[in-house]
Amino acid sequence: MGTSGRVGRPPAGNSEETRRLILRAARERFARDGYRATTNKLIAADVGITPTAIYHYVDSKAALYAAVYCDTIDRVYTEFEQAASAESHLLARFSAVLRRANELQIADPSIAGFIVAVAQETQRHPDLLALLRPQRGRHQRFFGGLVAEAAAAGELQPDVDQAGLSDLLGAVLTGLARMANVAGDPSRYTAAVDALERFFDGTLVTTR
Amino acid sequence: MGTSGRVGRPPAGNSEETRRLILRAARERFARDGYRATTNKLIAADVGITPTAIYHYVDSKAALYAAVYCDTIDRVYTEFEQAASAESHLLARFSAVLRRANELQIADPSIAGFIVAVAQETQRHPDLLALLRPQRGRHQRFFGGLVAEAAAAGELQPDVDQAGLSDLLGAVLTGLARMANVAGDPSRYTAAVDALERFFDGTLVTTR
Amino acid sequence: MGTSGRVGRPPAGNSEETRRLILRAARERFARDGYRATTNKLIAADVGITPTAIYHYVDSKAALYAAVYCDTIDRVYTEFEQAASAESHLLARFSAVLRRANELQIADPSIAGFIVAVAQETQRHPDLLALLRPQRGRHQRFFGGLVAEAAAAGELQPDVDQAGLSDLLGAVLTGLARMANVAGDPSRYTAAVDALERFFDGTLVTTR
Amino acid sequence: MGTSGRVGRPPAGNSEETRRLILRAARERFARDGYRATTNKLIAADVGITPTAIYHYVDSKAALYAAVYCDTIDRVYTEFEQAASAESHLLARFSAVLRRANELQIADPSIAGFIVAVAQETQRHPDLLALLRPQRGRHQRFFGGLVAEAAAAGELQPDVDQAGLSDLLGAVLTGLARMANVAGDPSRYTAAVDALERFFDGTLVTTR
DNA sequence: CATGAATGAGACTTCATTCAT
DNA sequence: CATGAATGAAGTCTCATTCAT
Repeated sequence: MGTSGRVGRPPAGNSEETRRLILRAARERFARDGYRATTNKLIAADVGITPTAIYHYVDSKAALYAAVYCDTIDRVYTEFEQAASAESHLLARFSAVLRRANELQIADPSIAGFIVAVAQETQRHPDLLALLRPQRGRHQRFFGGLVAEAAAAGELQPDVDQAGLSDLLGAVLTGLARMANVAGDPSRYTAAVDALERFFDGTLVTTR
Repeated sequence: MGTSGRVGRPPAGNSEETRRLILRAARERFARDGYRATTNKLIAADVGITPTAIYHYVDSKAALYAAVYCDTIDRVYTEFEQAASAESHLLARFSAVLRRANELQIADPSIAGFIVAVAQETQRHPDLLALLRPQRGRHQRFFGGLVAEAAAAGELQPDVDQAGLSDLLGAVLTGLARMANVAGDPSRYTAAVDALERFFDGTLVTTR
Repeated sequence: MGTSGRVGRPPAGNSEETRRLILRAARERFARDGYRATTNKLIAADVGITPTAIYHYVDSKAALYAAVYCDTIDRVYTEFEQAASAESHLLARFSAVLRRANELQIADPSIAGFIVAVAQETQRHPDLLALLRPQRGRHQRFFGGLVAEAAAAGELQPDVDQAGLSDLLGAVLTGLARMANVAGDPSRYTAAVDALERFFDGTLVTTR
Repeated sequence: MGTSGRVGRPPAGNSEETRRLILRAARERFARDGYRATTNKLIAADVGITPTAIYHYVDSKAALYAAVYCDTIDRVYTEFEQAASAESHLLARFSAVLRRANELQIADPSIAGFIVAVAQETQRHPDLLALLRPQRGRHQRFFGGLVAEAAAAGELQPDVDQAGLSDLLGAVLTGLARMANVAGDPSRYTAAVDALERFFDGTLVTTR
């Protein structure tokens, strides 16, 4: 396929960009179709190259997944950390993270779609796990840190199970991201976050 | 009748039970490995039959998925409706549903795993959608109903976006189920739900 | 590609024969073209089936090679042992083995071609080694036994290096088989064996 | 001149040496792994260049094989002729050739490995044949010559089949070389040749 | 002289599915 | 009701080779 129909090196030295294009296309496919259903052929078609060309940039499909993973996870949690650091209380921080997640999702829906799926994919294809080590655990580290800081600051009742709370926050974020992703409509995410914040404010339910 | 009753000739073969075994094995595989990675061969091996034998019970792999879907979704939302009907306020009902979901998950983890994945699978394999019609939308109907009833009962501030709230509740449930499923440890689900209820109670955070 | 152009089970239950046909075709290809250059497609074409059908009989190409190996090696050395047992002195036994090898080669040239190549193939594709264990070492055992018996019978000078002699006999057989195989003309094998026997007789060279 | 002499500008690049390195690496790979399994990438890695660079020295993989062939065959048979010319009787000449072959094998095992495999490789990849013409037949010419000279000198009984004897000598040499190559242990070659010479001497077997 | 990007052909293998038994 | 033989489509990956730089 290619662009000119002939073999050989293409006129322009677009190597670095091709790599970026491959990673992007791969993330979109992995997010939408899952690891298994994503084929090299589809990714290559998205980029406008031959399936074999992918092997100049990564060693295997699994390595491609890993490359996308490292790229993405780093970017997302860096953004989350930034968003959280702008606030000082747990709920406000969590709200800020939810909003930042929404912005990311609007900017590139495949980011959330990819991350939400990572846990399942690694469960289904354990051979991926080995390649993901570097960034593994960052999710838990982030929410665990958020809760631990709140506890240290005396924001939480002393008998609160911090692990449970950390899991809860993570689950709410993931659940919302998943919902928006499946719905394909970011405005539903926004509306759900609004409802959540009204709950935080106490302006959601009339009686308790 | 025929299975529990005593009148008449009992079925020669174990046809009906084989069907149940196939559906169960399929749900477990679909939940754990996903639609694509689940093969007829694996399901058949779990049941102790040949892959071809599956075609006596369903027309295709997609139809098998649909059969599992209808079975499962009906069971789950029937349970949810039952759990909700035992309470009278929104948050209490939601709590009851969360707890019932946990019981289901403990009883058979593949139920939650399967349901959590449905939305993604249908996105990834649109040909499944047609077969899922009958029960489609039951999720939204359930949570929409919950919120609508609360609104009708005056439990909610009048300007609350009901759709957003409904999405939020669904997302929290799904996020928690997903987390527990991935973790493979139901106790983390329980702990997270505990944290959520303390939040409802107002005994989670010290300041608001 | 099949015989009728349609999928499904063929009319006749020729399973066992198909298996034999596959093994035979595989041996011929492995002997003529080598392990690497032999493709499932070629073997299947020889048999008149689809490449995929091969996987009903063996698990992989390597397993197919192993199956051919066990089949063939057993047959050959059984014949050799039989031929040797009909004589009582080392050189006569060796001659008998050479003649029997020639008969085998005429009956089915792929037998010799395959065996001659085994050592190189296993060197080149070490993953084959594991599958070949059962019959491995039969070559050395056979020639070692021949020499040991001659020594025990006092046929050899006491200071003869038995291992060296055993290697020599094996090498001569293999060298001859290889030559005939490459030449594709069994009569050259016969002529060379004739020369060798004249040498044994002392009627080859005039002076020594 | 240019490489050993001191006059004139030394070649800027190391072109000629790179060529030699490529041929050497190729011979080793061809000998060990066979034509098919030897890849340009492996050869290039051995030399420390890129696969593409090989195409500056040869036109194709097949041409590379041919180049190695001509190089090697010429060297070997030149040595053999030299060794043979130092003796005057057939068996002594053959012994000398066997010993010289052993020396070559010790000096560079890939030489024997390559040559032993040539016949099979050309059978398997007939497209190589065309490229090998120049030196083709040198093997037969050499052993044919050896036998013809012995016959002319009256060393052989007049009714001996010269072609058969020539094939026999070639087969013994090849069989031994192959054995040593597969065993990876030149001492076994030596021991086998010792046994052969004791046979020539009449000091191997006690009775005939 | 050498590299890096890219290609097309083809290899092995898996899978859902079908048909005769 | 169930099996076993077989198929065609498709997927991942390797390789020799080419062209522009």
